[in-house]
Amino acid sequence: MAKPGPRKALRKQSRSDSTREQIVRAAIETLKRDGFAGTSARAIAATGGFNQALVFYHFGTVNELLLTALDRTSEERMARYREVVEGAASLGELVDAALRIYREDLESGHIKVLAEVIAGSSSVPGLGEQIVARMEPWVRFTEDTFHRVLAGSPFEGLIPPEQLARATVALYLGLEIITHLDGDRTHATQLFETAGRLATLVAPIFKSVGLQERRDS
Amino acid sequence: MAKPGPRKALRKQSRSDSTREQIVRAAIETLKRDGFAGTSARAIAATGGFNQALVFYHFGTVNELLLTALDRTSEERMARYREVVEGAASLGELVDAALRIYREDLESGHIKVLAEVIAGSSSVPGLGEQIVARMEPWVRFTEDTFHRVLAGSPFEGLIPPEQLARATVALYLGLEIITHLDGDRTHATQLFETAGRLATLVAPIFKSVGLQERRDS
DNA sequence: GTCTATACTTGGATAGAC
DNA sequence: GTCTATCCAAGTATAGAC
Repeated sequence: MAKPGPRKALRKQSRSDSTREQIVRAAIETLKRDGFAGTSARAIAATGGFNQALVFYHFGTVNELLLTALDRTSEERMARYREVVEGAASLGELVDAALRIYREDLESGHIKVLAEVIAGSSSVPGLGEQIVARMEPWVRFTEDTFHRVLAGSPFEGLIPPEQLARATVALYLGLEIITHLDGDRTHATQLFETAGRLATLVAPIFKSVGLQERRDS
Repeated sequence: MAKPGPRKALRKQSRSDSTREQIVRAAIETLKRDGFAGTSARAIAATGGFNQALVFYHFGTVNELLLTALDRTSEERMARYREVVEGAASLGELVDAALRIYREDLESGHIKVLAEVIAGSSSVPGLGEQIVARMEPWVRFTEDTFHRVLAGSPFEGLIPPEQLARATVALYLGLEIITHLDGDRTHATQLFETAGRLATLVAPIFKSVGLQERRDS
């Protein structure tokens, strides 16, 4: 059962040019370009310009590598979400922030990576659960944001923030997947615009969102 | 370029036990059970108990068969959507109908088929567009429904039904995909329950939905 | 840690007998 | 229209030299 390769805990360097790093980056790039089905050990190696056998030496299996790749982009995007959303002071700005994130996610290819891993999840037992686990921080983050927005409004206590958050994440995922399917982002963009208009209309019902910045971790 | 196999237009029978039919059903079953990656011509043939070469004789390529399979389930589900939604007379009943459809879609495996084909779409050029095209009828159907619901309410002219419909379809797709990922439908079910409660609250703003049954096709 | 070479497996697709 | 047999390409994974 025990896989070969270096243990994560024992690694000395986490320099960005370590071989592991190169492999993870090549995996992400290949996922974006060729999709889950096209992301074989050989293809990843070709992308990164290293030997195919290294994938197995460092990660044991291709799937393990792909999960690591998903971790990587998820972390990076989460940091960005916090940054953008915490800068939003009003409901309208929040919708603007969401649009900005939507576009960035699309362009950075992050959602493509997510979608591809979701795509492949049915052929790999246990992968589905791990993907959901990685989406959970987004749910909690969105929930916190809605909690702030709803506080003091007539809707407080009427709409559970967690459910609103889960719906938002699902809507977001669905939108990105559909956009990514036909490559046409006009529908989604129009949606955000309408949401923006509605937000300014209902804004008086809500207090200003403010940036409740976290001072600690 | 010209593929072998019988031309669709020339087929005499569309009996449910024709070979084509058997193959399509076996493809759907295999997609549900093994996912896109596991749905090879050999696997489909094993599921249906026929010869692998028949897939290529009748459909030319595996992808062509999968598209046909998607067509099949899409048509079947669309018929069911009409049936259930047209029986809903109030906003609350509409939400109930949506919950019922959600559960049926999940259990029938239809969304699994859709999700799997979406999953594989990045490895097959042009597949994405064809999937989107097959979702378009759902958008129009949802749009019609919202049109009826919004008519006469204060929101008419404020919320474009088409955008609401696209958002709904995206939300629905996202919900099914996430549910399907972790196999836990409690979150989604709770969401529908909350939506139901909110619907009864806001119902007075809307007129009764009624069944505006179509008498023609 | 990295490379070459290779064993093994699965899958798409076709030829040709029936 | 269906079957057997087969070719060929691509992928995972490992052994072993360096």
